[in-house]
Amino acid sequence: MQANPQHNQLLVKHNLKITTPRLSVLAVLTTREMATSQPDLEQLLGSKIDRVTLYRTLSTFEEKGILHKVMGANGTLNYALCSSACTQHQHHDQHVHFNCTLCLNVYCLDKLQIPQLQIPDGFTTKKIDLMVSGVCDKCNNAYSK
Amino acid sequence: MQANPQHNQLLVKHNLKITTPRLSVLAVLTTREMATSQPDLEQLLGSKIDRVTLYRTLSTFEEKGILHKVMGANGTLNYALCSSACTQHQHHDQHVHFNCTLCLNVYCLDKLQIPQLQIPDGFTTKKIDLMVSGVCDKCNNAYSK
DNA sequence: TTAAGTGCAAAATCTTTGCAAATGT
DNA sequence: ACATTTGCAAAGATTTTGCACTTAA
Repeated sequence: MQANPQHNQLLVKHNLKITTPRLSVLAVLTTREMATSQPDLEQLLGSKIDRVTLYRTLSTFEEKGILHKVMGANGTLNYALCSSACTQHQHHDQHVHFNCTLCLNVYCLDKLQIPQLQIPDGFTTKKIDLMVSGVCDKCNNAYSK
Repeated sequence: MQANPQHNQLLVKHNLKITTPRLSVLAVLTTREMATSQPDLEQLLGSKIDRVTLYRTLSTFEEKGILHKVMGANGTLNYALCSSACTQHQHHDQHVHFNCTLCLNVYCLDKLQIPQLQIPDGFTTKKIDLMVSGVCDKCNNAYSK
């Protein structure tokens, strides 16, 4: 596994050992700029990593705040690296995603700011996730041609 | 099963036959004012309904737009009846939920309006789901006492 | 009457657990 | 060297499928 200083650093920061499977997962996730489902990850990683190790890696990464889960429209779980802002202090508290109902891809739209909401009295807000579903630009283009 | 005209009407409107299992599911879901997980539903329904029938009922209801899925923080799927607005034309296109990280309940905050969002060019929006996580009023009270 | 819906059994999937071997520090 | 992490096998859960029986219209 070729060294990627960023990834090594990321693992060290979270008191995780630098291992091949973990680096592979990070490598795949950074390549794709969207959230990836567990089955897709499994396929992308090929036989580089055991299925069980993948499960464990994903749950470790989630605990540590290295990645976050997103629920796709079809009910599949998708995983995405938290944005750089995320990994800094504790955890970025806002996530905006777009789920294309045609290609099923889940895009991270972390640039988008979630507007202020009027939460009912007595409720304390810690985290906000916003999922927009529809058709992504690629699929829109493909069909309008 | 005691007749609830509303429920019967709901089923008829969607070309579904009025059956005991379906009415039981509707009865339970209307009682609880929050989203309910499949395992919880199973427990609440007791032996009134086969597990397989529950799966099938839920997926039928979801297809027809009678209820919608919500993803809880812990990764469990929760089901909630769509608000009345929902069942009318086709499908209400905005859902706001609150997931308490202590009691794990998922509240439907369908009164809340989601502010306008600036979706990137080329993307078409069909549906917006917003999930707020934090601590609900009951749990807040319980701890502040 | 007859198409839709149910319930059981069994298959297929998905996820977790236990433990010995391998690996990173 | 020692604690962590991996990979395999197997257990446990969850979800789906097939099919005969039942039920609503």
